[in-house]
Amino acid sequence: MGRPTMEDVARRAGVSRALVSLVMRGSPKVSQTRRAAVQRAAQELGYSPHAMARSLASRTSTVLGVMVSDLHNPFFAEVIDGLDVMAREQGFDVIINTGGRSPARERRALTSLLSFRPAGVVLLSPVVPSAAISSAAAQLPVVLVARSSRLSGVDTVNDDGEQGGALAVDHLVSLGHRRIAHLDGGEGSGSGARRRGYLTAMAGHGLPARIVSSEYTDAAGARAVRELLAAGELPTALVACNDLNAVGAVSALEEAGLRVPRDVSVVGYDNTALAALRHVSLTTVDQPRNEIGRLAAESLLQRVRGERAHPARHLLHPSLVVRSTTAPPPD
Amino acid sequence: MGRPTMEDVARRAGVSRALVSLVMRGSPKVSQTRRAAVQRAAQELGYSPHAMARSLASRTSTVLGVMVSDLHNPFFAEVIDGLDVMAREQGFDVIINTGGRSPARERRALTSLLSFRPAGVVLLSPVVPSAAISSAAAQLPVVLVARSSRLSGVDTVNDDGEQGGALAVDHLVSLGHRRIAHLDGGEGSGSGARRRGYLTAMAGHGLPARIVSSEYTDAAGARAVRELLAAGELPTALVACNDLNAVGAVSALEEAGLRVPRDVSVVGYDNTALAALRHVSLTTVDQPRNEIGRLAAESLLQRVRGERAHPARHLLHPSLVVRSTTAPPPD
DNA sequence: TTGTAAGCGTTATCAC
DNA sequence: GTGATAACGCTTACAA
Repeated sequence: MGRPTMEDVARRAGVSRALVSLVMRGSPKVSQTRRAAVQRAAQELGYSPHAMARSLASRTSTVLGVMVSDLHNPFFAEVIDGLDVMAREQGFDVIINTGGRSPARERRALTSLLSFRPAGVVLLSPVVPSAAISSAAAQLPVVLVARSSRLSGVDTVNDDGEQGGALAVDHLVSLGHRRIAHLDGGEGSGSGARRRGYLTAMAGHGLPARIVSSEYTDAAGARAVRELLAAGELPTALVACNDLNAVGAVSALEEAGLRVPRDVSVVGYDNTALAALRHVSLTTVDQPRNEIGRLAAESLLQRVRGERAHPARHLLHPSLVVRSTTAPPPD
Repeated sequence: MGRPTMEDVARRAGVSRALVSLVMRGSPKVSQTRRAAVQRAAQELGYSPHAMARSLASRTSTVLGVMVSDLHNPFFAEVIDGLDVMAREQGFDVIINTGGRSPARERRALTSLLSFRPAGVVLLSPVVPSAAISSAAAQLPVVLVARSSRLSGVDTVNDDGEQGGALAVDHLVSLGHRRIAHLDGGEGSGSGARRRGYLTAMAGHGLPARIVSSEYTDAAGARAVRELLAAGELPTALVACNDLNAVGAVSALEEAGLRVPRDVSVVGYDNTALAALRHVSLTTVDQPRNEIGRLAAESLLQRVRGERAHPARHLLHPSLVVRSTTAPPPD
């Protein structure tokens, strides 16, 4: 006993399958009586349309596929929020997949997503090789978030990391800091832009740059600070590659008996929920995550509807959120 | 220019559609030569099977649907990790959906998931009314995670909150604490069990219970501590309803000039990544999240395969993770 | 306004 | 092994 089908509804309402189809899609050219009869029959049977059969028959899809490289990163949750709302507003369903940060699993996830023949897909910070992306783009509209690309078939939505890095530096300089180091994100996605922003801004202020190699984790942030301490080169301010790194840096500083922000100021990046905790209260650079999601959905839908053929390259403006980890330098 | 179909592959490989179908499904009764030819043709065309057509024709589904009430909660990310791995091992694809913590959106998300006619669904901490769940359960196997239910058609997987609450109390008592308060999670899912565990354990030790009503947020934890302070009733230890609440409590204590754990000990619940941060280093109760996910997938697959008809009720054992926020009471 | 019939891309059942 | 042919549940001309 499978779920009820359109045929069942038609029989019960005493009409043809085609008419039920019209009613289900809210067509205006159905008489009130028939419409009511069909709706009642559907109700009684607990019928709801079979999305796959529908898409197969209509050769169209109202599904947007989303592949997230890492479900653990709350950054993506907010991007998806924006994306989901926008997609639903436009009548599209969203299905999500995850690649678990591994290229191999991500590849499988992408294949799996494509097997549903969605109208388009958005890839959140994918780590698959570029070739996999371009082969997907040959089949359907693709939007890349938090990863740049020069592929002509692909739209991209990114935060302007250069501007964000500069924002952090400018803030510290305006507080009076002159010795400002950058805890670098290394291979991490987007870290290059943040570093460039830091370098450019430092140069612009005529200040000497100091880059400490690090990573996107709190342990790495703490390690970087200890290195600085050991070398006796502690600056008065730190621009961390992200919030996690910044929090690690703060705790290493405090363990060394220094006070933040009295002795050293620290700026994070991302404005995650972590930064907002009263216990942390981190000054940080905020990315418009919701907006990123909305823009990704919008871009994708434009492509899906064939409203645009040339690639769109969105670069969003970050903003600074000042909390309690920055202050003028000592003396 | 539609995506390539099985027909295209067949033509290019010079074989029939049926043969391509066999190859795609890895049937053993295909000659090596033909198999290779088909695979090459598929490769060249960038062909991958159409999941919906397949499922429609075979009257079966290899898709597991997952509805997450809140994508922002990292707890679910780990549950999904376990679930995803297990499902893929068994040859099932996983598609995820989110309800954004709102019953209305969640309802739509559930309907949307069901429209794909998945083999089964797992609902992660759903907030939809019980009726919606039972009507879904009438159509396909349903597993509930982090929400209990007496519905006969659904399996449940939960952490034993009573045991967890007791674990926290026992730990504090063994350190010598006698005045231990509970910061209650109120309406939050699972908070009832945690509270009962606290109450039972306190009674077991012959200690007076003290419950402070609170919520699953850091602001609520801080507020609860301030109330305790204002009433002049600060105990020597706090059992918080979750990690976020605990962190809020810690910061309020520190703002009041008290030291954790020297003056007051605090225990969280969930062992989120937040608790593990060196800057936080919270003693907390850990739930086996991965295991929860695996079990959910396993339960669902048993139902899908018709291996079991009666409902399964899994209750997993939490464990205590001791970090730096607990110590013997002063004096 | 309603019904008929021909697909959509795949699997499944048989003969060959 | 291989190849027709009939489903699967639905949409969509086209007819009525």
